Amino acid sequence: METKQHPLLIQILSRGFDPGNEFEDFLSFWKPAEFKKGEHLLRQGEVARFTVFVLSGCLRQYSVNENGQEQIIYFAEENWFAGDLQSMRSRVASNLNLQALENCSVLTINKTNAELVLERFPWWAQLQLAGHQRWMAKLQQQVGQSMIDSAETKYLRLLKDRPKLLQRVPQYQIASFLGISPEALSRIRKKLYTF
Amino acid sequence: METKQHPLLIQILSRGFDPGNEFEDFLSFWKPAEFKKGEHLLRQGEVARFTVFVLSGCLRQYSVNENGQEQIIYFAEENWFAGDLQSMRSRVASNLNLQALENCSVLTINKTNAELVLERFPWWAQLQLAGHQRWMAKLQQQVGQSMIDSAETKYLRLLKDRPKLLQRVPQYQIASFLGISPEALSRIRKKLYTF
DNA sequence: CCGGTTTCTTGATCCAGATCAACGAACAGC
DNA sequence: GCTGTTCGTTGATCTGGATCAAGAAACCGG
Repeated sequence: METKQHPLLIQILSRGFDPGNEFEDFLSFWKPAEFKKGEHLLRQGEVARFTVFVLSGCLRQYSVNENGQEQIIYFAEENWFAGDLQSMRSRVASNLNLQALENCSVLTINKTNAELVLERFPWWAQLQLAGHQRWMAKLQQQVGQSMIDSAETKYLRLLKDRPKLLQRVPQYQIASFLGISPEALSRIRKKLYTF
Repeated sequence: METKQHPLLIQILSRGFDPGNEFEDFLSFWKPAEFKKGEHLLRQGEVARFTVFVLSGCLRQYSVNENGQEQIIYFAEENWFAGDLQSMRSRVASNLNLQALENCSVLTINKTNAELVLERFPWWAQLQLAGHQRWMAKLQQQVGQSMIDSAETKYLRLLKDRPKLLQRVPQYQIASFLGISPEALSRIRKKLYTF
């Protein structure tokens, strides 16, 4: 892959940070990996051994509560990061599952290298910090919205925010992500598309 | 206040980081401030000018959606940090409100100083990073639980996690935090305490 | 191209919790 | 200590969405 247009570099630049000529060096800390549809990158109870940057494919992150109900927390598509940083960093058991929904090609980075790049590349530490802040803000918003908004509102918001996601992920998984039943989602769509 | 037992120092140590003899220097970047019950530290639409560490009192962070409904997102009691880092850092309008629920005594830090201490005190940068990771994990869990769990389950969890909070905050605010109506909360408590 | 599995739709029923309304209880300010 | 206001309880009613059940469609692998 031509370094100049590597997806990870594009992502870094688009967030307003510039690795200058260090990108190739930086990239050497990441290891490519492939996962087949259905494979797990991480299971609840394990310690996360790496986090990933998605080159192609789609992952779902979900957890299973005491009653055995699955709850999808988010979908990572191309150019998203995914994993359990907390678990990887502190070597504690994760309570997340990370599964490939399609055949996936990713870059992985382990604990050692993650710590090295943080020290070695200040622009990366900055990007990480900014990314966390953005993500925390988004999560907080989501907490509020998930409690207040109706199922329909949540669906419409998702449709607006991530229209492509709805094309590639089965409907019952979208329902789980929205925190509603598949039947409810089916009815919402029927209602929306018949008027 | 005797530096050795400053609440902020205690908090830092309890998270496994050691400022050594730098704490006094570090502390000089924070400015004490007082807020009266009901006062706002930050309003939706403003750019956050500082973030805070709570010495005494209790704050609520909430947002108001398009329909004018208030949603409490969290309560910051003693030894909690609060504020909108994203807004402060990027100088963008916040969509959070931060209000004193009691007379509060806090330490504030502004953008400039926040950036300085990050550069100057590596242990602080580490603590910040770890804190963010922990907080993101907690928020993700909360997103999942808020969608799946019944009102009663959520109340019991809060009762277990933050028993003292329920003593000091009016019930209708707890209800808002849990995403249920005050009436519903009243009924849940009645049911729990009559059996 | 066929039989099996997985996903989506539709209908019927049920219930947690919202909403509306009205009344006690606690509390703050004078 | 009285009085207005904010807060909590209780009752009655309504509804969004869950759950259960059973077809219909789509999507395989051989």
